[in-house]
Amino acid sequence: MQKVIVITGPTGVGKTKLSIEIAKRYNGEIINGDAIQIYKGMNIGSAKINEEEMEGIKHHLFSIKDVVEDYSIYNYQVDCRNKIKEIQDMGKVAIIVGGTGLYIKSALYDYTLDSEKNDIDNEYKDISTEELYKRLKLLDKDIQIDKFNRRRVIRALNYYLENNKSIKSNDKGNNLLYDTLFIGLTCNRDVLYKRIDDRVEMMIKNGLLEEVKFFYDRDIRTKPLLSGIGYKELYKYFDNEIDYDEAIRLIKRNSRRYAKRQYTFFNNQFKINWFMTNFDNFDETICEVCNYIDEKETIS
RNA sequence: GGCUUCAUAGCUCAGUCGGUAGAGCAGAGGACUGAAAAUCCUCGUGUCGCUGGUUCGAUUCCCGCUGGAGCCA
Repeated sequence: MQKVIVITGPTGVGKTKLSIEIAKRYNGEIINGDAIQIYKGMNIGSAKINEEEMEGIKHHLFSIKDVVEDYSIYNYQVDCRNKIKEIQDMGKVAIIVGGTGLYIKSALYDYTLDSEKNDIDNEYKDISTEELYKRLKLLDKDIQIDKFNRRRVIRALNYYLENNKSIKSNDKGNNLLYDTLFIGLTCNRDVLYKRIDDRVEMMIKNGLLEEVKFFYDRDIRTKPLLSGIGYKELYKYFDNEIDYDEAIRLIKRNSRRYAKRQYTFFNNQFKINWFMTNFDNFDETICEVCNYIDEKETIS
């Protein structure tokens, strides 16, 4: 059975670099596993790979949507699975690279998602979260859910109203559909944080402000721009809500917090084999990962 | 040199009319099925600058010392 290789890890560890080497060695093609890199024009801020860095390796699901188009986990699940099939049908290895744990999970595990969607923004606009939670509890008595997490409460309530059963009863999502190798790149926390800070400075040098301004000037305020790190903070800066230094500070801080949440998700949702990144000698890290892949290949 | 003032959590500071202390920021841990770079939950022991005195008891009051800031010479 053809393996799927997942390369993941917190933002800023060097997943992209590793993925190219792995793709070269194992006749692979790369599938994006990052929610923001789906969008066209969000390049610098999302640390998206460029043409030159691809070194001729085929990349999929990068820059496939306009920022004004709808895209979410359901679309990703469909797109990613299609790409895996396509790649495997050619006899090549599918390599998913990215840090959006839920996206990757939804594609590889038996998550069941319907094609319909709700406009959570406008529904229940004038109703408090507390009230919504009460309504949910009335229907779905045993549900355990963050009652202050409005987004989740609404989701659970809608699910019950539409399907007449608990959103939790739908949950399987724990069975892998593919023979998958989870490779995680990591490093010490303080080293990672330093790298994140430095990378933000680099993004600024490379024109992040201009990139964000392009969308801002067209008054585009869609989900990826208002939630993507590096974008939402600069929007606030352009709106004169915060000054420049504060915007940069927040980009760095939010990136750090994001990295921390990523660890939580990966560690609790996937069985990841972690590799300490050797930044002084990256070939060594590549070597370790390849040894691991080879080992797994011969066993199966 | 004289006077004033400050010294408490990684940072900025509160506070204790004397019973060994708490906010914000930073940070840490966790949850996770349609915005996931999202959303949400939980977490505060620190020689209260050092030394001595008064006191049953001092981070708090007093003497001195050290360091910073300011004013006067």
